[in-house]
Amino acid sequence: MAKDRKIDLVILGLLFHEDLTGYDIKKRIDGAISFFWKGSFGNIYPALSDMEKSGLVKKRRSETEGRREKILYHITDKGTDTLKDWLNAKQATNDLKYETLLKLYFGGAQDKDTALRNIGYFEEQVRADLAVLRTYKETLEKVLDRKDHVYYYLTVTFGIDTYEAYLKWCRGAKKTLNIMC
Amino acid sequence: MAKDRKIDLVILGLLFHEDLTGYDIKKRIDGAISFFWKGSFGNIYPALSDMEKSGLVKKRRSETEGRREKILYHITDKGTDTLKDWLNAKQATNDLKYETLLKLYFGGAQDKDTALRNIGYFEEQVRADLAVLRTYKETLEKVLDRKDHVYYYLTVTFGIDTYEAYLKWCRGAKKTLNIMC
DNA sequence: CGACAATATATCGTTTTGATGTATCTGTTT
DNA sequence: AAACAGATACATCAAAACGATATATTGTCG
Repeated sequence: MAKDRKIDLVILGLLFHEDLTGYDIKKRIDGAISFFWKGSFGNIYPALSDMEKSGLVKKRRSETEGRREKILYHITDKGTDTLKDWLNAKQATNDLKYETLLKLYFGGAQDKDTALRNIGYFEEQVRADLAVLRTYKETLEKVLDRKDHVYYYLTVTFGIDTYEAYLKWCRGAKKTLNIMC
Repeated sequence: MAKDRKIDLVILGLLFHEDLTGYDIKKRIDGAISFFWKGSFGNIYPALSDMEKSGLVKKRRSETEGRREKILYHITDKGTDTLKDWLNAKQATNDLKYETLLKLYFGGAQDKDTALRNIGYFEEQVRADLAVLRTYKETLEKVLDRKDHVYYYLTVTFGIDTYEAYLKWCRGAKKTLNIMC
């Protein structure tokens, strides 16, 4: 136990490419990654200091004379091994928490219009997210010659494909509700 | 704060239809709901006793002479109001945690075959879940005359539609990886 | 130069997760 | 009727995640 902390792998994955501060890590997670994983200061900073103690990362003070010192983190060989072991492992948990579907499931406690409204809110959100994902896709398409970018690209197309499926479902669900309820 | 506990709403939603024990609630959540929300004894039992204190649910001892007493929970008027207020509120958090996509995103730290293998594992899992969802759908289609079942049905079709999109994406992603990496 | 946003680190209370512990009840087999 | 497996039922705990907040510095723009 105490080895199940998923945020560790997110951090190691990011540090594999470049040295980062805790704040940088949060920003990276808030970008394209946030569509399939989230992080907060409340778990990033504790994870960094734990991983430093167990030798997965090392601190590197930035040498910016005059200005305040930042704590840059750097991945160690041990950290790289941990990252690769995780990538090689079969185990992968895909956990979903759709409050929208929860509300729909219990929709019988209210009227049809409430359910329709909630589907509408969801649709709104999906459309907005989809627009962001599409700009990510366009940007990435221009730089697919770099291997890493292919991996990023695939996670973006995953988002686009599923979000498009959501929108299609929304149309059908509204129709079904209007006919059946 | 201390009002953001989502498990409360899941429990209230279930109790709206019938009185249940904590154990029953866990079983219900492990069924069709588990595709979009999860629960554990570790949050169900504390939630039940907190909600009893704040008057959202009431204990009802089962009168089964001889046998062990079960603690059945019953929703109160206050609990029903809380449930309806939540259904009427716009706010709905849809949180995804795809370890599969996380591994894919950081795939550059390993070779193409590892990424392909991980997509394969995901595909396997999705196929299995899809089969379960399809039997749910068939069962529900026979009883769509009851209003509640329409709501259950829609959450199931959501699952089927998105899982089918996943499978389509898997095929495309494997092709892209083989061409580009 | 004063106001305000962004950077940067850190902590705190609440909630969730996942595993485990304990005991009882039920159905089946011999 | 005894033995046993497996389901039922309630409960707790450590670890992890979440979300908000505190604090201070640096950058920028009118």
